[in-house]
Amino acid sequence: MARLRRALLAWYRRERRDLPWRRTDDPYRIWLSETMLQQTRVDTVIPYYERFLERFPSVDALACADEQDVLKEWAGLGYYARARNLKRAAEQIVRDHGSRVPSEASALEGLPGVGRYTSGAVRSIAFGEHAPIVDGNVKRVLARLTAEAELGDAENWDLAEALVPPSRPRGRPDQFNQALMELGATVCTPRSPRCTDCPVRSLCRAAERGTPEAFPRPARRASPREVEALGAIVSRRGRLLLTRRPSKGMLGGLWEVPCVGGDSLSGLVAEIERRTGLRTRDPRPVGSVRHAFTHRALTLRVVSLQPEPGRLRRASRDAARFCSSAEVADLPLSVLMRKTLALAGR
DNA sequence: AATACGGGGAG
DNA sequence: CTCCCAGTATT
Repeated sequence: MARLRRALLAWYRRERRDLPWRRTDDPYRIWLSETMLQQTRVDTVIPYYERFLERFPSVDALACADEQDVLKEWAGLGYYARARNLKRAAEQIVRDHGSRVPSEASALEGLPGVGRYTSGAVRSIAFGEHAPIVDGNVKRVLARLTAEAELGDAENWDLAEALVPPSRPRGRPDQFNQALMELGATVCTPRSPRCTDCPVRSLCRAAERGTPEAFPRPARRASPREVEALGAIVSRRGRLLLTRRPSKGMLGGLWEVPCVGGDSLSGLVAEIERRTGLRTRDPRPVGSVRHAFTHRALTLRVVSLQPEPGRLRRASRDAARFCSSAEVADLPLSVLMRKTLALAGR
């Protein structure tokens, strides 16, 4: 175990990538990076991380922000509950922890969107505490080191706990945890691991057997279900009708052209009237958009509709409005909706 | 224990 | 195309 720590730390000191969140010790920035990195690759995160911090440089700035503005910075990154939780957590930190990101596991895990992984990452990386972390990379590295096809959650966490060094300044749990993940991300990859470059190859049971890729046993997942939806381009004097999705559920809080599941035009027209009070007519086909979600494959058929004269219901302004192109650019939109607007020539 | 929740990059 | 990523919340 001491050999593993030493070899991994030496390798990490040499080979680690220069990433923005490795140039700071600000717990807020570490926390933000860990949240953005949940189920999201490093290269995808970097530009979002930089822009987000420019806009919301501190816990206080985030706590004071408008949720729509936070979602706007998050738009395109996915898993939007992360952004809504981050904003709520910032408010909680201001209220309950004097605007300082807490370092106790119980306080961290009491924040929305912070689970065992993020808690451990913030505690070890930002505060130098002896806290284990288990993410997808760590699971894979541990499965290979032990040549166990299937380690349970408890076993993974126990192993990670046993490996992580004591807290700073005696040990470097921050460097060690990042090294474990870095190894999984750059060397001990899911397919075609580069064992010849691995600093702990001599300690790896899977490499010894010559079949590192067999660990862990690949999980079989259901293929995405095909779903259909119908959306409407409704414009008036160059302004486009957009509606806001409910804050719970998929793409929560983001804006979209009015949509219904299924393929019913009358259903779409009824939905628009229900949401906005607006009657529409004269449907014309615009085209269709394909978009793949993790467990759905969506085909969105798009039609244009002409609005009859009349105002939007005033009460619905937060949930539906006619937007100029400048206003559209200022709203949080999913990638699906960007594709849809591109199709409609917006 | 299973499932929902985005998007994108690698092979 | 398939796989899966610095996971969390909900059921």
